[in-house]
Amino acid sequence: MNSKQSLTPLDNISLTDRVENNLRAYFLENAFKPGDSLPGENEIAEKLNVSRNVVREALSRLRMLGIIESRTRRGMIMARPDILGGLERVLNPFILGKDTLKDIFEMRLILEIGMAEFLFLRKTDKDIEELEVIIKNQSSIHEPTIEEEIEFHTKLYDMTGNETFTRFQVLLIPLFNHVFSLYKKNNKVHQSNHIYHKDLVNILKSGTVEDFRLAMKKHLAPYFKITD
Amino acid sequence: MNSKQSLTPLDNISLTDRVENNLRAYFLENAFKPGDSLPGENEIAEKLNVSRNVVREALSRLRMLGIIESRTRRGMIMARPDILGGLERVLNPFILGKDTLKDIFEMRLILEIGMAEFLFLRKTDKDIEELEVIIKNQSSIHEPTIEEEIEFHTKLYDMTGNETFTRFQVLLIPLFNHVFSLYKKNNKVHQSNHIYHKDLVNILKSGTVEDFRLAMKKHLAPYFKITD
DNA sequence: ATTGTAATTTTGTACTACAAATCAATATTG
DNA sequence: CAATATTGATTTGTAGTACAAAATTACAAT
Repeated sequence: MNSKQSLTPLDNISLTDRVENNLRAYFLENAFKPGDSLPGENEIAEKLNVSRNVVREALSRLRMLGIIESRTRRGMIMARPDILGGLERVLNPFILGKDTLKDIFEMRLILEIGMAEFLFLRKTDKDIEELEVIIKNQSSIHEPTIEEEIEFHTKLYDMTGNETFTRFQVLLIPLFNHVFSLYKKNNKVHQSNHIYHKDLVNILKSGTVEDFRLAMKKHLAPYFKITD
Repeated sequence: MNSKQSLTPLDNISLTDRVENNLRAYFLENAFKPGDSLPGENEIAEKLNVSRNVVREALSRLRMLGIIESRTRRGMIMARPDILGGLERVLNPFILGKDTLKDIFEMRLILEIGMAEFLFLRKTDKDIEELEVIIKNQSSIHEPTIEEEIEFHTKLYDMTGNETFTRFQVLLIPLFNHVFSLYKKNNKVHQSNHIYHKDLVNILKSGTVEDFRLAMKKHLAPYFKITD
């Protein structure tokens, strides 16, 4: 037997925590769908034998996540949550761990490589034209600014037609840049034989999915280099 | 001018919402880090000129996300949130929209293709051995069960050494299976020229990143077919 | 110097009260 | 009769009080 195990901190779980878990399980088990009406605060408090206060603190959490909505006198109804709402609220680089930030940094690279499939599946001539407008507006003299990088890459995500995917990436951008700027402070970023945005567009026009992934990998080489 | 715009619902934003936003902005602006101690509930209520009740409902949300922790008499301190905690709580297939579920389904495919880079970068002989044990335990007679699929693919995610990435995928699995099982009800899933887990392992042993991505794409072909 | 004890502070929970919103039912008016 | 106005009741949102539990601090005792 492991004596360290037996000294694990006792779960200091509050009534509010338990009510929250209880309610989420209740919603799932009963297969409640958006629009379904829910019992009132008083009824819940009575049924669970806790104060209305505790119930409201739990409901407040679910309201924040968009799982429920409530209006005066109308009672509460199930709602359709934004799947990324909870994520958005914790994206504060000062409180996330270094490991998590590194993980997020890598995830963005994985997404950029993996998206090629859907990019080629769904790209349209109009998309290509828009990409060309974007790179035309970006001076070829200097390195693209962060804003120009974001504009180009976000357009690529857009082209996959996957809104959640696009929004996910947009949320990760600030953390990604945070990690990269920390790195740049201490390291010289060197890129030879670089692939530029215009090269990526050319491959989108006349290359293959595999060509694109290889090119994207080269384009992202400075970032991949960090992950060692 | 667009008259529909002017009929947008008035923001029915509660005091609790405003206090929550206020606090998160406060934390970010002051670059609070995990462990930093925070003002007490009474002080916040007084400063913001709202009842302690409202403050507690807002704090309850932040506690759920793991942004803060509080213990009796000890006051509140900043904490290190689980970046996926908020996501986890809304992963209820009954309340997420069809579009979102489809997006999630596609995102998993993107991750599987995109992960190859880090898989090859970090795989070890021990990992390969473990993969071979997994496929050896899986009968080659029948199609892999969902559990067997999960076991194999989760091991692949593990091998990238990216814990957030692995956890993210584990969270998506139930939704992914939900979407796929809905599809299977109405459609015959046919797979010829299929790539099996053992083929993927062989490529991991002696192939290239590009070989692996192409193989994985074939392995996932039945799923890609859905996304049309 | 360590242990025990009491005072105090802060969060957790409960309860009451009331304003605002709105639903339901009834009354009023054209 | 139909449409509108009024009234009453109900439910959420906010405020405030009260007290238990926990833990910090200070002090007392051995």
